[in-house]
Amino acid sequence: MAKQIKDLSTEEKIKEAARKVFTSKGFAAARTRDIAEEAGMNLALLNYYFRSKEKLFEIVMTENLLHFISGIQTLLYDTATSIDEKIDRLTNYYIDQIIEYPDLPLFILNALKSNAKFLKGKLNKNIMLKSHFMLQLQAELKKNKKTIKPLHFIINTFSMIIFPFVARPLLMEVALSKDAEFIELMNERRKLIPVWIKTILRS
Amino acid sequence: MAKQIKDLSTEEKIKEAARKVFTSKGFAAARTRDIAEEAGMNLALLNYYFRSKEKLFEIVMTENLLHFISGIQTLLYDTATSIDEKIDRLTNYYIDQIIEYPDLPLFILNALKSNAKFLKGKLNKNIMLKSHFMLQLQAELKKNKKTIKPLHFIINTFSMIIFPFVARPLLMEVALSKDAEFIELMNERRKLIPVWIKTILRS
DNA sequence: TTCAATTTTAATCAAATGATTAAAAAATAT
DNA sequence: ATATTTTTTAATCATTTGATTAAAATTGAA
Repeated sequence: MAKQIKDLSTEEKIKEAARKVFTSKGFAAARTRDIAEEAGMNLALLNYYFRSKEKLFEIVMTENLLHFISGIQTLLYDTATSIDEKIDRLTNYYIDQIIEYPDLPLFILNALKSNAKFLKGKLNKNIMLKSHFMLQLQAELKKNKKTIKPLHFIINTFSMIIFPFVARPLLMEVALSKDAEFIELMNERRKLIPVWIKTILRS
Repeated sequence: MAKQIKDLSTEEKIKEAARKVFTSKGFAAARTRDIAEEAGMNLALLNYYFRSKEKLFEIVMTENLLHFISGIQTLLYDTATSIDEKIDRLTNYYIDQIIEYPDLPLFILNALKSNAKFLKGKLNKNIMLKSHFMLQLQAELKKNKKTIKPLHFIINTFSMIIFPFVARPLLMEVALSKDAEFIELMNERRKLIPVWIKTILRS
């Protein structure tokens, strides 16, 4: 049926436009008219397909978050890769992802801060704690006679990967002058972060 | 003159209310009525003392940012402290600061992302690069025959300190269950982060 | 084709919101 | 004390913005 195809297409156009506008401006600053214009659609269609700005946001937000999380899941639950390989892959995968979707990290952090309600149950509390990576971390720490909680190293990895991107405007203001410098720095970190993480894990 | 005293007091009340509301909700979601109510003042006073919501935001934002930066400046430019001592102090100072003003980091990151215009000239490009800490870092790296840019280690330090706080809602969702656990984790990091930084600097 | 259902549009609504105004109140100076 | 200036208030404005509606256009079925 052409109907279904068109449905999906129109809905999807609005959703994509919403994703773009919400992600770059945040919920409050995004106007439904911005989204309609971005999608090249009549404003009323937004309320026809999605009930309200809130509903649309929840859908986009949930999809963004699940996309972000599923990347982690795939990498951290792979029983075929070593701990070192996981660290390498995680670093490169997330640097790639953030370069492709630079507004996503700050958007997710903001949305989670102000909108934790509708996400209840969407995220699995054990996604980190029950992962294969966590088991490998625990084994590694035990081998090195360290009593530090493995979660710290997961936090460190994500911190070193993500933070420089969300702090990019500050970095540009206080330490860098050209965009190319920033990108160069982040590409250096692809190799450096894994080395650092492995070092603090074992030294 | 009583006039000056009262001026400052009223202005300051509005500014404090604005700081609170802007910092917790962000610029777009903050309504001038929220700020007036928070300050216990008539809405019109906001436009009487400050010309507009934007102007008020710029003032609050600038003050927040300078407060944040001046903390760094004091610590990083102290020629009397060793590099290790600087790392210790920086870590503890910023963990203290963020526990006291938990909304500030995300607020600053957001504001810098969307509003870089009015800040031009307010931040010194060389605040990081010309600091005593940077000299000490360079010396330390040279001593250890490392060719990594010292800026990486500054980024790592701030990443490991600040990121877990801005990612707190995500952490609570995927790995922790009680606020106390989070605080415990962050307090463990007071000692851990300096050890990690010193390790990757020298190993 | 013809009819019914679905989708799209233009116009409009109602509430929210930043801002202004004119008058009242308070403070200060003479 | 009186007059002048400054500060505060209540009421109101104008615009923005999320949402609705009724009609038009399009699509699919009979």
